[in-house]
Amino acid sequence: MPTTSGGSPRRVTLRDIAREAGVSVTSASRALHGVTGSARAPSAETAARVREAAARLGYSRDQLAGGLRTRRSRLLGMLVPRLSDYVLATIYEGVEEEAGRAGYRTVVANTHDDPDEQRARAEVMLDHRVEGLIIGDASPRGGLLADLERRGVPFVLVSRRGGAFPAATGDDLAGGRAVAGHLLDRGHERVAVLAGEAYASTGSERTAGFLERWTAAGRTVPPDRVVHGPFDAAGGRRAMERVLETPGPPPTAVFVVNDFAAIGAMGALRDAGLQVGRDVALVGYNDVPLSAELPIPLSSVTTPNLEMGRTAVRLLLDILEGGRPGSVLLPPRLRVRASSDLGP
Amino acid sequence: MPTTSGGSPRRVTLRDIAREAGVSVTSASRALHGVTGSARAPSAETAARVREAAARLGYSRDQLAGGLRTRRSRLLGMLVPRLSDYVLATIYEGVEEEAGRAGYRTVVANTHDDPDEQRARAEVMLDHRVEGLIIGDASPRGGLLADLERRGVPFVLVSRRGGAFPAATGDDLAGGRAVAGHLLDRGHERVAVLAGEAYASTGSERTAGFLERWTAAGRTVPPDRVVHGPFDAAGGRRAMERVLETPGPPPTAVFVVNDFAAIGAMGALRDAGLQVGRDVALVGYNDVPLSAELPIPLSSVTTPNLEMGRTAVRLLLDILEGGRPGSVLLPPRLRVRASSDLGP
DNA sequence: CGATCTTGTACTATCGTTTGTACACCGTCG
DNA sequence: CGACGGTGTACAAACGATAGTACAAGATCG
Repeated sequence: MPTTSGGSPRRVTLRDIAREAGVSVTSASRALHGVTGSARAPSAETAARVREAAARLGYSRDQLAGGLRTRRSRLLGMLVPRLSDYVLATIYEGVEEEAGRAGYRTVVANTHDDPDEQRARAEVMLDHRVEGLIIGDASPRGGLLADLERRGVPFVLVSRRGGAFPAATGDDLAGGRAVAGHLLDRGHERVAVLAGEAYASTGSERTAGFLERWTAAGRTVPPDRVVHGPFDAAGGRRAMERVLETPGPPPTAVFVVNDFAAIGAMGALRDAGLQVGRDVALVGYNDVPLSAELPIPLSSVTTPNLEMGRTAVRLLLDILEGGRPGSVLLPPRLRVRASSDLGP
Repeated sequence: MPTTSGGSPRRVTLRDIAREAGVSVTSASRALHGVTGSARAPSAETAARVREAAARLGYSRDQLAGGLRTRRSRLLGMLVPRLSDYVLATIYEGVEEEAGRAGYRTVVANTHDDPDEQRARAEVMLDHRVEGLIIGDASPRGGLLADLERRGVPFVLVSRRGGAFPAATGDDLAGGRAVAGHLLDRGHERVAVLAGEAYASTGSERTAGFLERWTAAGRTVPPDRVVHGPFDAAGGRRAMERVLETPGPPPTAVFVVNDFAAIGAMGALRDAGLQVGRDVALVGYNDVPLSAELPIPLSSVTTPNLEMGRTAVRLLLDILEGGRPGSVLLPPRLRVRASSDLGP
């Protein structure tokens, strides 16, 4: 549009364009949006005149003022542990995209997995009258979810699940099982699991799925070889170091529930004189784009992050329309690369 | 607060708490916020009664309605190429943090470096009456910035700079020079630069700084060894492959203007039988947490991302208060690690 | 040709909050 | 003891948009 008025600070309002077009504010409003069922629609001629005036003056609807009257903010809020986490950022991209398609805007906030921050951020979003929340940092701690439910706030979970709340997640149990199957295939017996933060269902379910399949095959994992820690490179390195300090020969295979942590683990293994892909098999999770491009490409489990975000929005919109959707589990897919394509 | 009313969909309004406290809506408003200069303030007793009622009913101010009257949305908008880029996500964390400290909320949108998306996203934000914009995807294409300036929209740039607009960026020229200095120190002569996207000032200034220092030392870089491409692992791999296809012996040192691209380049070098840190020196940029934890720790230039975001907000707030701040260049810092701690 | 219907327009109230101003009440002082 | 200043409160009008409804003009029918 080649429009735009002068550089005045005041925005063009519906009243301005009504005056310009020589009609009432009502008609202007109905000409531009309106047509709400029983409402009298303006004539085609009037509508055209209004639209022309709107274009000439560079009108744009004040979302806030309209929302006040209609009681619809068309805003969705999302809570994430931190946006600098690639996986959550990608999920948010899916959220933004799908919400936009449905005419909604989104806001997002970092909570750093801190229950107080979660609560505070959610409260701020509700003060802004978001119509629903997408929770990407669900955790058993804090009790926020139960509170939201009691207050009747529409929300869905994404990435992590918890309780019986509707959630859009990857099938982390299945992913864990697939990794176990792959390592059993290659004949490994001594394995370690870097299990992530205990409060996140992602890590714990990937671990549970792995252990389930592993023990079903008659093998065991010593408790000191299932280590928890942060989902980042430094956390993975430390967890790996702790495993290497345990008594007995080192594992021949390691499952890390997060790719960044897996990369940190690579460093620790190298420092211990073990070469990934030759002395030890390594499998990560999430298949971030980086993993395939590493000098030693990392085996990983692809999670459909964008689709997870889109699905979460669809679930939430369903709830907003009065539905009671169930959870959605999206299938993961193991990609075997050089880091684990070997036997013990 | 142990408050919260029932699970009714309607929120508690100022009118409710006024009725509850037995005062007018005016007094309720003034008791809770008010004290605006000449305004008559309610008595301490009334104020206490109102506050008590508000707490009991679980009142929270409707930001939108209030903003409508006061003409202040207390909202800042930020445009980024994509939030799944670690660097921009971290900058946004700084933005969110500093804005929150000043009582502002933020919204963010992905533009994928597409001029049409940039414009559309900015327009949506302005419809939501953001008070100012933080542009993290500035580029000479599209002319959005000039338009915004003409329309009197307050904005600042971050991460990338452009034109004479106020910006909070790292000193990319200095960073590039530092890398060149380091590689000159180690005695390298055959060097390549993976320069990132041509439209981003970050990459082009890092490259320019590097070449400036390099040529000042009497050395040259053949044009076909300065290669542009995306700032991610796959882009870095492809760019590196193109360099390796050029005639002549391979470079003994490579400067990549982005860490993720540098990791992709590592893969390409390995495939070509060159070991980083032994056969070839590699230096990245941004010093993402991963870089120090890689099996071969990557030399990189630390950029103060959080601080960049915070600074951008401070500049914008300054503008909103009528100031005309200049740009801020934050100092980078080279961290030499195993990937480049060697001579040719 | 008058009554009814259709169609298009404008008036008015409203969303929840803030703010200018009118007003009532108190004590104080001349 | 009446006028006056100060103080606290409530009324009413906004902010910009929308929805219900009243009303006027033209079209249609018996």
